[in-house]
Amino acid sequence: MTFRYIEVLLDVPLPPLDYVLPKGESASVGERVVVPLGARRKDVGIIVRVKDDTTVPEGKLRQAAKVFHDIVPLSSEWLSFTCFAADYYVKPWGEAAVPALPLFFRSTPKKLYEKSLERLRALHIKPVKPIERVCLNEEQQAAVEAVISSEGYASFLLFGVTGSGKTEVYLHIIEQTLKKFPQGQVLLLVPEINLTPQLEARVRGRFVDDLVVTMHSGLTPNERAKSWLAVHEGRARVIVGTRMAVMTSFRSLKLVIVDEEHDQSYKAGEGLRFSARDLAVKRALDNEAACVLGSATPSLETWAKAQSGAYKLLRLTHRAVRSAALPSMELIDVSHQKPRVFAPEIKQAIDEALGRAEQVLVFINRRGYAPVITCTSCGWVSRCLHCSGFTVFHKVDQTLVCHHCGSVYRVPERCPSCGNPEIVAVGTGTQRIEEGIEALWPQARVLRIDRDSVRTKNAAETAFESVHAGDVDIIVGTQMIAKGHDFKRVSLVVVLNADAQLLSPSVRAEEHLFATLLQVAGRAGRDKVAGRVMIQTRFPTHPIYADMQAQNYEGFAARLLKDRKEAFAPPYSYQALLTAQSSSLERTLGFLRRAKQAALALNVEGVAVYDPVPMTLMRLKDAERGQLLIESLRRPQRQKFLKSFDEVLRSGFEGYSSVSWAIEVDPTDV
DNA sequence: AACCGTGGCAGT
DNA sequence: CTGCCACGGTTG
Repeated sequence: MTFRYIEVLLDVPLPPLDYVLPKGESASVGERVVVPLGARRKDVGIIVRVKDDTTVPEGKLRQAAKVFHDIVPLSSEWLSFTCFAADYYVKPWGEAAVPALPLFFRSTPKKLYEKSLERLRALHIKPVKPIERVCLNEEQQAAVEAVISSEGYASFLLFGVTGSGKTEVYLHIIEQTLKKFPQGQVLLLVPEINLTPQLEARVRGRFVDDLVVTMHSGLTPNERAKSWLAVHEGRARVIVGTRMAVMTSFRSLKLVIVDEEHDQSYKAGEGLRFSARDLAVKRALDNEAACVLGSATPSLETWAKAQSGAYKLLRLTHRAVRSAALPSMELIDVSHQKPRVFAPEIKQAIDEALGRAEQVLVFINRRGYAPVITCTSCGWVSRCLHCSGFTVFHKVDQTLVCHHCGSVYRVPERCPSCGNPEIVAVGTGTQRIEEGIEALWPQARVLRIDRDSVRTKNAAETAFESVHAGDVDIIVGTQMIAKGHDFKRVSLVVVLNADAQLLSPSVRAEEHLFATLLQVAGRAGRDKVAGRVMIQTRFPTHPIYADMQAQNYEGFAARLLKDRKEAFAPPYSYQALLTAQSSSLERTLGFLRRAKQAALALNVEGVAVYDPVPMTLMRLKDAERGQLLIESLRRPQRQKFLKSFDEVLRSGFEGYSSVSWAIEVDPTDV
């Protein structure tokens, strides 16, 4: 039996729109369709309902152009999942669902469409060498056992110190799951593309007989369509991907793993501003699948859930390699010393490590030569013309670079303000450290790894390979060197300038610093050589360092959670942020004041609305930005409020049409 | 979001 | 009178 009308999701801020089905054409929910929109658009949409009546007046209705019957319809699980995500993050369903499809499946078909589709299905598997690197220790075994023996939905926190072999646990769980469910699929989420090549190779090597695909922004549109289709049709058993992978359509999802679940990159910054970690849990729930969140430094949200029992806690307390112990952590107090690159103790430790032909890793979370240059006479500082930040001095190419918008400026010969020829670089970045090291240890082979030195994925791989091969003695780098790398010969890790993050105004600064420091510390002593970590600081008595030295995440988390509870802050409250921008700060803040009025007028109980404030980085790419914080002790109340608030905002405020805005749910940077 | 029509006012 | 753009309304 065929129906006359269909409801179609489109990538526009509107609810599903009604169309007439052409005579004789059949259509099912979950199929894609080409429909006319407005005067000249022809868009691909998704059918979410077929029906025999419509409330849309005759004159308004238009006919669908073509229904695709080329692939299996999108499942009701996928449709209700995208609907949930849209509601949760306060976006129209269409804007959440349609962009989640690869471009190939949401653009109007070109000539030779059928042929292209055929080619997408012809996914050839590159032969790989099977990997056998491994027995599990007792803790690992217990963790695998707990996950595998669970039935239906269950969430786990795999809380394992750095180097404890979390990946090996994942691989065993995946293996068992694929065995248990011959048609089942596994989703493995990873933070960044950087990490994917190594992990990808490891996963492929372990599951040579099953199709393993990847999903991340580095793929070409064609590759993305291939991976997506293989997962959608159930041919791929394992999908390794970044946050976008959580939106994929699965045939039979049986296991979800989120590696480094605390990582910031799981949060999408534009479009549907979702947390892939949170949606991963939801997908596991919907599919009655197991969900494993792994981290050495879990997010406070996840830790609180593990404490309450909502997630089952699985611990890995020691390092997997038998000879490897956790590194010792030393604080080097430089509060009474004159500023210099390395404190004497650190210099000596580097000497010793080099003497033993071991590798040294120097971590400083700031690229460039110096974060700012200044005039010695009048105090002028280098600023970006388009943002409210300083420009960073890059000595390598003699430029001033804005790290927010990418603008590049020439270094002035004299002060633009007073004409004084004496301009100096203030502060320290990776390039300056590299220079300092080359002066102190001219015989050592130094490699700098940051976004400037390794721009492409390939360059990054080459750089890390040379570290593994032992072609490098000292590595200087940013966050890039902290994540996941298994550096077997690194014995000493030096952390410079950790204090900078401690002084940051962000509520999460401490949490992030702890995670970063433990992660970078975890690069030391992973194999046969003993590990030593030295942190240079001017605030050695800060409580974060006591927990850090003891490698006491649990104590640290307990302290922070207590503070959060007393302050009614997340995870004990639920927040949302209205962000706005325009060409004038006054107009932006005027809009937000108006929005606050409207918010209060909604009169939703138990929802607090703060005052509008300029954002920390007030101007970005010539846009003047501000924000309004919303907070509630109960999630349903926040959601109820946001739904009405969004409606009011969409109807617009008179005189503020040039202000653009967005709602961010569960913001992490307030 | 993208597109249309409207109305105001600077301009060869 | 034309041309540009800011603004508001609509999309089925």
